[in-house]
Amino acid sequence: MKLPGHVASLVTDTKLVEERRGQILRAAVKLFSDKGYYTTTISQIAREAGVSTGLIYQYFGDKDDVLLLSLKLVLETYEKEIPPRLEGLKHPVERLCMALWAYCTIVDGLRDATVLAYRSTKSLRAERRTLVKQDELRTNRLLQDCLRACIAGGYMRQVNEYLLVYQYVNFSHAWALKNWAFRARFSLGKYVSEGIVLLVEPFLTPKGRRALAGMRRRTANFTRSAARPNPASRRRAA
Amino acid sequence: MKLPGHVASLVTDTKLVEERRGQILRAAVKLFSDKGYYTTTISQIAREAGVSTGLIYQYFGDKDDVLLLSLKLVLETYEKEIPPRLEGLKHPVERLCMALWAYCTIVDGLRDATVLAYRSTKSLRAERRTLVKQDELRTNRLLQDCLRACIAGGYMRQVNEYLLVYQYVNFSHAWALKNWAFRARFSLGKYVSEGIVLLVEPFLTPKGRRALAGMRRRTANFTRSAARPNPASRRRAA
Amino acid sequence: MKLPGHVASLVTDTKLVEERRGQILRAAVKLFSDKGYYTTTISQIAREAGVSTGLIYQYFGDKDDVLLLSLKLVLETYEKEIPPRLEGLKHPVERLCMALWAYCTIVDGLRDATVLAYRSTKSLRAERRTLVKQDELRTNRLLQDCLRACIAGGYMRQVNEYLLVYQYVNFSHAWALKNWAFRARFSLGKYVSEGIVLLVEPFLTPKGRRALAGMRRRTANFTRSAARPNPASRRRAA
Amino acid sequence: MKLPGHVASLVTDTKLVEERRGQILRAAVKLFSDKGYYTTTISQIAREAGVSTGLIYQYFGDKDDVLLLSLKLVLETYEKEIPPRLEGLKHPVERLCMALWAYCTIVDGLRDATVLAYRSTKSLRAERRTLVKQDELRTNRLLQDCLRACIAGGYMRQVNEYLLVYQYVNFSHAWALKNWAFRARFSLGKYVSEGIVLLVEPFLTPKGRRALAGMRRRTANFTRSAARPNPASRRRAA
DNA sequence: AATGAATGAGTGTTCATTCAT
DNA sequence: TATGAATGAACACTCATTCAT
Repeated sequence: MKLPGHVASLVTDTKLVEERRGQILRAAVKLFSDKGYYTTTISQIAREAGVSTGLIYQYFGDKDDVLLLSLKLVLETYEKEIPPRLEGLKHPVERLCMALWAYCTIVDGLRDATVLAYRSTKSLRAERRTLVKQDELRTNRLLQDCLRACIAGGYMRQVNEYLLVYQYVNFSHAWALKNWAFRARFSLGKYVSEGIVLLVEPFLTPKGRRALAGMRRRTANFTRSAARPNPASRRRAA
Repeated sequence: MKLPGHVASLVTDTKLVEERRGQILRAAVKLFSDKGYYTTTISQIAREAGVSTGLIYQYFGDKDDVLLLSLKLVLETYEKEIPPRLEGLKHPVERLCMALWAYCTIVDGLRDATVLAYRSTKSLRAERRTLVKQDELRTNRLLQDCLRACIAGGYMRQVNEYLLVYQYVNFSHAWALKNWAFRARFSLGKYVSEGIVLLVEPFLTPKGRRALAGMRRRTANFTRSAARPNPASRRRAA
Repeated sequence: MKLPGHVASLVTDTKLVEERRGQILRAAVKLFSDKGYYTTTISQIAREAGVSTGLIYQYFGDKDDVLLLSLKLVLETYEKEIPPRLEGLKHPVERLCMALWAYCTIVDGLRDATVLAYRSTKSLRAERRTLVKQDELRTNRLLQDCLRACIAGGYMRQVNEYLLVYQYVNFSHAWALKNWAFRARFSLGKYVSEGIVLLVEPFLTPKGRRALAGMRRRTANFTRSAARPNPASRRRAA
Repeated sequence: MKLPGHVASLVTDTKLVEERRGQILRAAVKLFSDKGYYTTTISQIAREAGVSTGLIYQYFGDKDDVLLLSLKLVLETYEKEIPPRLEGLKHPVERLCMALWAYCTIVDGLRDATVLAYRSTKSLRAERRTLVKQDELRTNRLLQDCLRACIAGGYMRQVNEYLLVYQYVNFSHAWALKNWAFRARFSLGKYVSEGIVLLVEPFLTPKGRRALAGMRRRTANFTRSAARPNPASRRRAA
């Protein structure tokens, strides 16, 4: 019987299982992202992964399994890659901004895969959809913690945390989903810095604003690039 | 030959064409929304619409056509239903808030169809995807006009209009996309009023804030319900 | 849902359904008989029947359905063709012998299909196997009635009817199953007449034996042919 | 090249070959009997036998080989187990009855395997089918010898030996093939004793009948149980 | 204009068989 | 000898599309 979240493999050697699954999933994520779940065939995945079709069924129960694990791979990337990017950062405002920047960067690296997650979650059987949603919620929590620390530290006024976190998440995802529209107008750095202007700055207390200003002076990347392109905000920053 | 945006029909009687297409598209939107594009078959659509499979091919070139027009149907609903809801409203702040409320209401009525639009746009052939994106942009413009009027009237400070409009759009869509998460925490009214707190209020000038306060006093629905949960705004409203 | 014994068709026109199913089943019986169930492919059946593979699935749920109805077709042939062969015959002994002769004749005409029934019943899902067994029992009853009449009329002594009927059935089937061995030694007529010597004659009362003798004098076919080829029995008959 | 009847093994150590083949064939007979040839996979056989799939191909040429030898294993069981059961018995009538009883007993122990032999012989390639038939004929000869001895000794009148032997064989096989029907009505012992009433007794000479009666008096098993259920024969026996 | 029977290319999946270790 | 991972041909089944009526 298939247990949700646990996908059985017919192969016993653990090391090999890990390797082959990775190999196949990388191919699957790529193809699913490019062409969608239903228009990607198992034999295309096999070709892309450099294995035979039969082999895929030694490592995955069925095509649905491949999708499930592909989505989990993407969602776990979010979850795993944000924390290291926050390491060493102490100031809550800085951590929040960096978390947003990190999230967007990761999305940028997985643009197609992010779109895939939006498109294809519903293609899973209901029971497995839940698993994917849980992964998503865990990522949200990372941002939520940053936001809370800002409020608790008095850097940000009281807001509807829950909803604001979702704005951050959507903002990050939007870089992938609406990339066709944004690409022409923003660099990723500018996109994020403008996002901070809209979704972080307004809720900062004076103390919080000072922290953000300090940060902008020190960092050359996303916070600064935000200052330039838009003349209005450049003046404000001065 | 198939022209983008123009889907040929083999039937000439214009009235009938309109009627039959509507009949088929309603069925298609329902089924596509429920089960997705690829898992819905032409014969299911035919059954749902009460016609034969052959007939569908007299009004649509192929299955892709049915999807294209289904998506257009949904996106045009957004575009058509917002303006009447703004009719009679003069004040820019009021119009902006109402536009957001209207958009969310419409999304709420077309929840599954909105998810469909997210999932399935990529299933279209590239050329036709563009058509759908244009429809989306036209809807965005409605919101953008409201936002601009606020800024032009001095009710809102300078912001990155373009990006803020996208926040409004995403916010509205999120009601459908993340409904599984929001449903348990917000009524639609509360969702919108909290959205105004996060995405409109922070950018208002004092003059704009006065307008919003007045509006909240007068209207019983979404703006008011917003006032309660957050203690800060409750005090302001008093 | 699939009801046992009733196999749904997607096609509504009753006349056509009958015709197409017959066409496909004739091909299926032939191929299944020749090569067995598992080694016959749907596309071979389609080719043999002169239709496309897809069409088969408009008239049968799956390959198993085709087998079920193939077997029923064969078993129903037994059931339907024996009674007309008994029509007009009054004497119980005559009816019994004729029933055996009829059964063997029919088996001879469906030799491969009879083998099929033996081989493939177990390939059916358990639930459907029962249906096939019921068909078999109905045929047995035809023989049983003949046997009973013989006993009731005092033409045959008391015997274990139930088991003797099975000897008759097995004897008839054996003509198909062991045809590779019998073919070289017996004509069908001789096979049956010898069968009567072994499985009918010994249980007849003197009155019954007189009836059989009369019959042998009158009929040129199976009863007589029995008498000739074997010199020993010819003498006995004299 | 594959020689009929001789199945090559890649392994040379004769002792080991014997052992491994036995191990694999026991697993194969079990699974083939349960689920049939085509629905049993090599890897199931390997698992059941506790070996790897690769190993099977070191002792058998292909899956067909495994079937051939499985069938031979079953048929040889018949051939080998009957003679020891006749040992020490001198009287021809007794030997005949005992052979029938032995055959049925063996069939009873190999019920599923007997069904397998019926179902699957045709799954073999034609040349190999012949081999299996020869095995069958050798078993028949055992019964035929018993029958001949009865006739030669004047215990049985002239009959069509060849055909009567086939009745005996079919009767024995039927215990497996129609077990679903017989199980509810007969014990094995009763089945055999009734079989003797139908297929042996009628052909006995007075001298033969006396022998049978004596036997019935002496033996507690199958011959006696036959005497009871049918009142007519009970009286005769007295 | 409308039907729905017919088509057949295309897909997921299985499994006998091979072969490097 | 023995293993079991890897292969890929083959098959059941689906469904968009066509077309005779």
